[in-house]
Amino acid sequence: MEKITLNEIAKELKISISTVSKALNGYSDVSLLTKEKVLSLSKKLNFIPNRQAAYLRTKKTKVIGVILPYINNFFFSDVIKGIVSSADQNEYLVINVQSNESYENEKKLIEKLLQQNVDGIFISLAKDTYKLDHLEKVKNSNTILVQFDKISKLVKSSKVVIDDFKSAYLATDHLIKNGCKNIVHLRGPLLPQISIDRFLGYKKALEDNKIPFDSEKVILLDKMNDKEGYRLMNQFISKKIKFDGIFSISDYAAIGAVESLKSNNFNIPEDIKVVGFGNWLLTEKLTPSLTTIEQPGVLIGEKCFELFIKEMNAKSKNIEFEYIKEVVPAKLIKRRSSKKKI
Amino acid sequence: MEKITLNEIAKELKISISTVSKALNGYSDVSLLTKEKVLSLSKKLNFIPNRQAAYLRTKKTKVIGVILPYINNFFFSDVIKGIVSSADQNEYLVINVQSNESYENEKKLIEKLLQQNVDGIFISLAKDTYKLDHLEKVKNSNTILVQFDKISKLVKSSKVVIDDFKSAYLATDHLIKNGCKNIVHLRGPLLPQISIDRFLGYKKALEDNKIPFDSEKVILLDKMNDKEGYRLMNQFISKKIKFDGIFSISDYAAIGAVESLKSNNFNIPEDIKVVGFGNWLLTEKLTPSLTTIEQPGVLIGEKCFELFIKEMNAKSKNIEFEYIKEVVPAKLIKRRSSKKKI
DNA sequence: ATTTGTAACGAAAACGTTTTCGAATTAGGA
DNA sequence: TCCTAATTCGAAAACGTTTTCGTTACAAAT
Repeated sequence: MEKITLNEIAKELKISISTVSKALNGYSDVSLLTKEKVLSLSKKLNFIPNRQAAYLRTKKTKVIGVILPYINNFFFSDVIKGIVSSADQNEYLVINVQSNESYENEKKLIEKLLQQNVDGIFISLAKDTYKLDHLEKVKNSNTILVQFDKISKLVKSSKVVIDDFKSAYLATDHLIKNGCKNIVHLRGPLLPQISIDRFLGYKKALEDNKIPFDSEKVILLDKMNDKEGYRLMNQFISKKIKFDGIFSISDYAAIGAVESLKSNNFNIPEDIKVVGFGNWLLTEKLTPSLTTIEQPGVLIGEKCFELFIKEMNAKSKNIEFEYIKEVVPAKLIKRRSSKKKI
Repeated sequence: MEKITLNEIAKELKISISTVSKALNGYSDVSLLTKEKVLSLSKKLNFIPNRQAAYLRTKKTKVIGVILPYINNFFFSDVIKGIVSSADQNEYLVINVQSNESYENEKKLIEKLLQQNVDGIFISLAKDTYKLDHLEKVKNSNTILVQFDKISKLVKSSKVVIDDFKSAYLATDHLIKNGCKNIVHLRGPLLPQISIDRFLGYKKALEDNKIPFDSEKVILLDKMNDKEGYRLMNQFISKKIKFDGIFSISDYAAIGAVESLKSNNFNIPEDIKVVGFGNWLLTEKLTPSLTTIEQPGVLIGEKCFELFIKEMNAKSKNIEFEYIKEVVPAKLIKRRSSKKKI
């Protein structure tokens, strides 16, 4: 059961390896006759070209690597789908790895991906990533870097994000327009630009509507899940601070907050209106259905690949490439959890 | 910005490439002194070993490929997480691809993965896969094959599944014990063993409880989503057939069915009790919370990798390997949607 | 003094491609 | 018939490793 190589085909047809290779790769300096012979024999022998060997000459693996905090998160798995679909159409394969929100892991994984000579690395940074030497290493190794979602402004590369500031603004403004005057913000970790921008959007909406900002109404989430939302909301309620709306940086945390509200006998949306972030699957099936911000993961993944291919083409043609920052539009999904009284 | 290779290190230290390679790979026939020199210099020069070149000699890529119908499905993204986590711990990387439930895609993707010389391929078959030549090809190419979830009995390989028959039996029996006498079954496509087994489990539970089987109460789903569940349930209700319970092969379809029931003024669980399958995220947050069968995706992924590594070790030691079929235990998650009257 | 053993290293082949460049053959044109 | 041009092919180098096997040098043992 030995593997078939160009050599076997060449021997059988009594021609050279070079000619076989050319025939298979559509070179013009091989006659139609021999081309057909090669093609039919390689099919018959079930020849499988060896990508690693090809790499050694071409320096292209046709593989990209994707690093994200959690691989089975609703949003990220959508992003992966987008990347994998686009990659597939362009004859690329993709290696997925997860950082578990750790800078150290990120560093190790980048090392591994570089050893694999991937043609590009797509990354959404871990929440605690503060050093960026590992990203510089990617660029130094001449590998194309694309940042998405949790990006760093300090590293030059193509980027794909949603308009976090505007999204948060829309969400908060929507709550105000629907009658809220005291809006709690469940915010994300301090480092990521993403949670900063959302916080600033929230703040600006308050300001534009002449509602005073109150730092006591900003709750810092470390983990973005239901338990954390539930716990911190319970804690907040016990402080007896008056409030009538919640804008959460995450759907999952919002759901936890809603559970807390319910168990404290608040009615939603009558007493408290809630807006989440992400438009996760089944949030529209909840009672009440959850108003939220759409985060189009699949689209984001596709855009990442698009920018990668653009840079790749520029690189192969040796022309200058201007980094692109793609901002996908923010969209508010209005549902029952924030409905105005009628 | 040339890439550092063994050659550069060797030249700088005035030793041979062989010695450098040995030093980096922990061979014993290199003195402690030179080993240290090599290690420190390779760190200083930021040497990145080239996996493709290494492959050419070792015939190991330390990469595995995973093929599944949809990459962003809740269950599958959990499986991926399990695989990627285990792989990471064992210094492997994983390439994820999706078949979109198509045999033709599966075939193409296997081809691509074989070209990449992955050390193993894990697959959950597409619902319309009827030919199995592509799986045989994997085995012929001496690549380790692991099947999970939607497997084929006809292809010999290690396998990881949950006990579908028992799960369905448990679900159906639970409905009966809670008072249901006329149970509708939303079943999956005809081909996959998985939907056959669940159907048989349903049937057996009826039989053991002396409830006559009625083929009119079996509804065939083509797509397993809410819209399909909603549509087919509406259709069924219009037939005016008496029923008091539903066992769905999928949570998502069950949710659609529940919506249909609600809009037809049925109360759940009072009039109709419902059990889903999968324990998807947020199914416990629905109203009513959904009784379902746990499908431990992460665990399944981990088991897949475990079996792969076992076979890999056996192979490298040239010892016979007995294929293993791992059946992870079925578990019923009781929630409100199937609650007995009290 | 001779043999034996051991530690440390290097030469070189091999893995399977791609691609350049020159050679050979053929056809065409004068 | 001869020259030129086009067509088709092959030799060979190169990519960056791993690993076998041989060589050298020196210590230890007899």
